Amino acid sequence: MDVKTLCLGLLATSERSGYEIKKTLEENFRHFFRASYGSIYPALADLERSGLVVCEAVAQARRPAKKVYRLTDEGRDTLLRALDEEAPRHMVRSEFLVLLYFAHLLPAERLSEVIDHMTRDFEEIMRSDLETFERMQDELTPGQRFALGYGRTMLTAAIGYLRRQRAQFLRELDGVEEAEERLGAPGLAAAGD
Amino acid sequence: MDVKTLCLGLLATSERSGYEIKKTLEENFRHFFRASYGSIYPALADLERSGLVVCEAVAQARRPAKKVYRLTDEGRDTLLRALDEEAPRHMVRSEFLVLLYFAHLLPAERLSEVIDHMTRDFEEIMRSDLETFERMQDELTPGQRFALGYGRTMLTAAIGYLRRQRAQFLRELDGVEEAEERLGAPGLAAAGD
DNA sequence: ACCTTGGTATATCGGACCGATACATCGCTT
DNA sequence: AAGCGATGTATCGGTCCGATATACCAAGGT
Repeated sequence: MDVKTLCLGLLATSERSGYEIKKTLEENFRHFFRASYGSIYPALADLERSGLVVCEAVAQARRPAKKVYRLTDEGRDTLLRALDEEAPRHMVRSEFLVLLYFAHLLPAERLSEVIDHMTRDFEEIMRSDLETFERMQDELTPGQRFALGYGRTMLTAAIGYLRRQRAQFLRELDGVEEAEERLGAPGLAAAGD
Repeated sequence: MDVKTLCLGLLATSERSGYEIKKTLEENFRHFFRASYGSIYPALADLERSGLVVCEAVAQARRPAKKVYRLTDEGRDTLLRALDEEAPRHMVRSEFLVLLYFAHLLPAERLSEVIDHMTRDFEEIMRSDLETFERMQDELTPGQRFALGYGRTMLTAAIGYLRRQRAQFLRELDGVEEAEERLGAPGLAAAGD
């Protein structure tokens, strides 16, 4: 699923500008999808060129004009076909976990900082998420509730794991360090993967 | 964190070829990081060019020769600096959840198929994961246990959510459809986001 | 009066990365 | 002998990110 399909999907509900698409993404897609302006604007331009959306410039009082995009019939067909044919994938890319995987290369202080930072980030997302959810609860479709609920569940599980395992992990690290000292081991080396 | 840093990190434990790096990634980094040959081989070439790794061609009996890369002192310094300075991020990109967010555009049949497929995928990853974990348990560093444990926790939570919410979600979908029929609503339109 | 900050808005560019593809060697099965 | 699957290296087109540039306006500080 590329950014083009994503834009078509959002435009299926109501016409929007590129800026508004980004806003929706930030509010509702936070924990499962992201797209930058660097892909959204070119995507919209492409879609217009191929006739899947039409664009209208809209002047506004007290702020810059915007370009509002609307789905055409052909655009709707293309969207439905794409959503129907595609095998949707689910990917995680966590530099955080890579760093923890490489824990044997780093001082314990740095590691506990990283874990704490991650925990705080997750908690912050959780807060803003619950807020969004409560504000819009009634207008959400079942699918939107499902997707948002999935995010909340993952966030809860992640925060719980970090809280539970933090102390245990740091104790284990100490254990390894002491063992290495007793053996005169090199500190940064060793350990199979 | 780019693929170069990732390669340095893996080479810090033992020398490896590009192919072996990919193998390790597939076995141990499955649920939190991926990198393709299209980024690994150029990364290794770059690292060699800048003197962070050295390369040795190794002939093998009964299989093609490989190019084994080893970390230099400068490479190790660069790695430690990168891991120490970087603010690690955690990102999810789920076409699966986007598709469910767009559920109002799709037939219930397609949606239940997608949910089932996702559930099976997760269960399969879980299985191969537990296997890997049991096989290597003793050789794992605390950091590796932490990262792998995080993955298991997320997988468990995801599978649980999908199992619990599937039926409820499909019931809600039916409810919406019936309501729309009563109102003569257009089926594919409406619903704020 | 001036300046910074911050929200709204569009757009581009370099570079990182993916996915597909190509190619080569070997063992095993059909 | 043909084909498949594992081992192995490598490139290329295309997508996407992150940084950056530009512009308009309101609000608040100095």
